[in-house]
Amino acid sequence: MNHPIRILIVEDHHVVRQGLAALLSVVDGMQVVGEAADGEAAVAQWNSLRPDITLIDLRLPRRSGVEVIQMIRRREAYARFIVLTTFDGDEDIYRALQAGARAYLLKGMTADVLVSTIRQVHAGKSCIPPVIAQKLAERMGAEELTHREQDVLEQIVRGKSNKEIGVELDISEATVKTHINSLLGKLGVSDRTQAATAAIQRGLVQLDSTGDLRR
Amino acid sequence: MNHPIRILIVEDHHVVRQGLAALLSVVDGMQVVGEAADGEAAVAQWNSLRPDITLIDLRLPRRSGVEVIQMIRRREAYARFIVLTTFDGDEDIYRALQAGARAYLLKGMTADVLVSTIRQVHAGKSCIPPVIAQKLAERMGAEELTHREQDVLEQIVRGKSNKEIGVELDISEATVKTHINSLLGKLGVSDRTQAATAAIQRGLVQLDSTGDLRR
DNA sequence: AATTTTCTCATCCATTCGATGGAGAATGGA
DNA sequence: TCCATTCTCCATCGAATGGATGAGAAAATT
Repeated sequence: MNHPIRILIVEDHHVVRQGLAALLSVVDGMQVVGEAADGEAAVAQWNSLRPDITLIDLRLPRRSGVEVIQMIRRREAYARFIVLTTFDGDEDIYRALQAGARAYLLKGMTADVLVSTIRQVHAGKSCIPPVIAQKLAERMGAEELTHREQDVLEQIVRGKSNKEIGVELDISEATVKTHINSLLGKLGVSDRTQAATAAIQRGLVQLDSTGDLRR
Repeated sequence: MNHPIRILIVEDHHVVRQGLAALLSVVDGMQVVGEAADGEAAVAQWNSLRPDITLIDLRLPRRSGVEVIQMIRRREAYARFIVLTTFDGDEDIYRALQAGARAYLLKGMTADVLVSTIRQVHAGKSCIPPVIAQKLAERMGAEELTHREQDVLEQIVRGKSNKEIGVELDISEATVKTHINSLLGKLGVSDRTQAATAAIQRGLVQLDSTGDLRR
């Protein structure tokens, strides 16, 4: 055997971090060389460690997983990332893959799936589970929301009326309606309530436990 | 030291299970005596192992964590459960506490919090983090939804109109409106869209990645 | 310079929604 | 047993609200 595969783990949940480390520690040819609990630390760690593979969660404090992947890969295109997430309806996974992540894994996976995925990615391959590939294909046909439509959508999720949205964004109620009309079309739904749930489901907006929105 | 605290881990994510086991394996006076990956297995395991403490996730296949706690505690009231969850906006945690769970932990906690919580619960105490205690207090004032209101709420989240809901539940549109009116009051919101997001946020309904609903 | 995309607005129509009052059945306590 | 509470159900009303359409500036892309 040659050099072991050097792995960096980026994950904010202690327990999950421990779990990954524990799983990988018993595998021949793999070595966990570092861990990071937030986005900032992840970039710093990567720069000093130069791991072969980075296992990275997308929901991170201080700097999202997507940002981390983008930042690093812009400079070092050979960097290999494997995305780890709990949710499979998350818009961010598409952004992550677009940013150059090579594989995507749900946290519910088995140890051997994890190991074989790491091996494959290290060998230069990509590894997208069929469920995700499916959704990715579906998403291709979908048009992207414009910035303004996104703004309006967030207000809808907040439960605001058109009038209130107008005040909030400082545009006329009529304009709000126009944006809604087009975003309904793009999302493939027929009213604001469906738009709200669809937005949450697809991860277009994320609700915080406090009731605030993110992104 | 006396006997070690015998612990059962109930969690469907392999990685998290490994993590918990790894964290606890290095702690003196604690011993992981078993693991289960779904609700059914959990009950079976508990019956044969009779652990002192059960660490349990609420989102489980085959049988929810709440159900497991209820089933076991109905017969053996001394059983001690510590709930483990990722989300803090989940309605189920209240049900779990009501079913007799003694403590609640986020998966992002540190190892020492986990250990000290286990010790406290084993000593007969309860251990509810302030964040949760706060929400629990808020929730106290809130009235529970009736069965029918819950039905209607789910349809709302699905994006159905009042007319459609009427057809679906086989009641008149007028009745649907009545239920909506009272559930809006109970949820403390003023329209259906707010009701939908509030429902998702508080875990009153759960959206599957497929777009289907659970519960 | 020309074309496409995005943001903005006005107007029209009516559907859809939420509010209110109230009746019969069921549940449960006194 | 009777009263009280709760739940489910329905009719009607009023109008606010939302969604569809057409169309003109501004910005960006070619």
